[in-house]
Amino acid sequence: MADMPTPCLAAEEFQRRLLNWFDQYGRHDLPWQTPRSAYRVWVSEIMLQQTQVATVIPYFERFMARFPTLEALANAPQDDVLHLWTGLGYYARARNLHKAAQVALEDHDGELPTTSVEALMALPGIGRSTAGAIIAQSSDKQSSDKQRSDKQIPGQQAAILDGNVKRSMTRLHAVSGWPGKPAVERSLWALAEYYTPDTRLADYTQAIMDFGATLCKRSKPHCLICPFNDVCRAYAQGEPQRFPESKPKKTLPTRETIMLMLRDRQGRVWLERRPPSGLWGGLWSLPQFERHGDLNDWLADHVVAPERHAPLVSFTHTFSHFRLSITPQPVNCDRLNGVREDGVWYDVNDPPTLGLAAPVKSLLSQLATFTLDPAPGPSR
DNA sequence: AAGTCGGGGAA
DNA sequence: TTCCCAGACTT
Repeated sequence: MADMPTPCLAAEEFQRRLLNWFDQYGRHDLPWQTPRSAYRVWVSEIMLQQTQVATVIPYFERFMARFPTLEALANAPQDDVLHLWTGLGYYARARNLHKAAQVALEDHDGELPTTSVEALMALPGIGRSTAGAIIAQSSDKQSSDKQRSDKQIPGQQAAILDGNVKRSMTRLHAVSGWPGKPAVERSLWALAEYYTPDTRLADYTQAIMDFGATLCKRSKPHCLICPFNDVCRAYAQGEPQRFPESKPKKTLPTRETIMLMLRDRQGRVWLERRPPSGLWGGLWSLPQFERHGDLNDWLADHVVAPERHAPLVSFTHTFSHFRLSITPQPVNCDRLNGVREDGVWYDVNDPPTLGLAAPVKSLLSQLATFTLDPAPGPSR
């Protein structure tokens, strides 16, 4: 802990103030809190990585209805898992979650190894913070429960460092530098570890997240009613929202792609599976081409009697690190030339269970509106 | 240490 | 528009 900033309060006093605030103002009715189980906490934590609570809730409910247990998840086809992840993004989370469930079923008797942070981190998709969150939330029950769970390991301490904790800690201690930088992150971890208690661990963990999410917000923090405003160094400096420093910005490059909307006489659309890792890994997508020449070659090779229509209007899909300009190209045909195992005819009116990239899903749903036209492909 | 990996909510 | 969200993983 050599690089830990001077704490703004003694750990015990910090915990006392935070838990007192939590008992009165914390969130106690999130879907993964009742009923609480290691499996439900785990799934929620994975979904919540880089994703807002309000976005996650409907996905979480659907996921739990389809996969109520770790075993149900482990035994499901990957297409089913990605289907329920469609639109949530960061699909490696779903692939890793699925894989980790299978590992837990094989190696840990069908349960999450919540005995240690290290055991959890050995599973794909679980890093240090997510491991800490799972340990914390399955280590003891609600504060109101007087009797403790048998599985609780007394005195176990597991810290988290999510966006909420990073924001709170940088403000309370006026930590400069972007938290994504390893040196800054190290000092934030040190603070997080310092304040984390070994009693009421679940409540403390939920409390520090609720504090960041509802009081010490990114913009317009409620400093006047904050239980720490007497010791907060950012507040003392007068501009708490100046912390944390923002990520250095760089201009996003733009890539172009043509998406082939190949339809047969029944109005079905040809989809192909993406490679198992990388962008949109494991999802199904329209065939993509960088240039019209490549598209023409593909049609000549694989399609019997293609009828090209005018391209649809292009649109831009933005990723974290680049923009993708998409030009949809409708083509009608009788059938494919030969049998292909790497694709499927997607019936919009009877959609199969599989994962779709968001812009592909959007295009397919638009298609449904004029699927009965004898000569589809309105030009613009 | 920097890049990859989504999509959407909010200002 | 821009920022960033209960981050992890690869290079």
